[in-house]
Amino acid sequence: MLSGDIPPNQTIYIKNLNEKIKKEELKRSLYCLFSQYGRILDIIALKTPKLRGQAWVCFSEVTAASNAVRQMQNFPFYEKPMRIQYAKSKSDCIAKEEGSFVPREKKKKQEEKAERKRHDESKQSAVPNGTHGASNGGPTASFRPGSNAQEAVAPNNILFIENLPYETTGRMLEMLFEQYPGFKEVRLIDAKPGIAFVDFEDDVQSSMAMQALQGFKITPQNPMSINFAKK
DNA sequence: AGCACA
Repeated sequence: MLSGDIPPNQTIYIKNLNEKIKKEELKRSLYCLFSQYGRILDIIALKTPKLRGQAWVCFSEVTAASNAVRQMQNFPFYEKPMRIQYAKSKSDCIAKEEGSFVPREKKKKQEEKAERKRHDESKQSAVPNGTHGASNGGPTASFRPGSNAQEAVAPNNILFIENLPYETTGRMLEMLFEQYPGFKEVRLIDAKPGIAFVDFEDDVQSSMAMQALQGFKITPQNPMSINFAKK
């Protein structure tokens, strides 16, 4: 029960973040780190006394959030292990996508009950958890099965590059990757053209480079596919 | 420790 009994949510709640990191940098780094699990809709981070050291990352799919909670649990990020849970409530950006967003005023916690009662009088009967109710013709989320179905590999300071054109040289890859902090070296595999390993000092830095260069085309036919190397 | 949407 370590992570509590919070039900799955598209948004993850992260705490124990390094409070010295500036908000904008923190968001950028979180984006780099977590976009490997799926499309990120929004990241919320506030530096108020009550909310510093915490952040919310909103994904377009619950499965992405689930993978992130598991894979990145205790990941050392700016020298502090991240503590990750599902968020306790639905993010505004998600509600907006579903068309169920109601701007909050001075509402308290009974908002849901009160609202539900009111709506139920004019609509149909109670939906147990209000999971789906948006029948207002709003844009429906389009599911893309398989687009994120890739096996999630645990973060690693070594990147595994695939789909390189055969003529790729080590020097070419160096020029691409050495611009990112923490770069150490490129290793081409003579016996296996088309793939390479790139070493970084740590997994945060490798994540940054991965995010930045994901899909980079050395030739138009060869968007590079970057993943963490398997241990 | 701390669950928001500047």
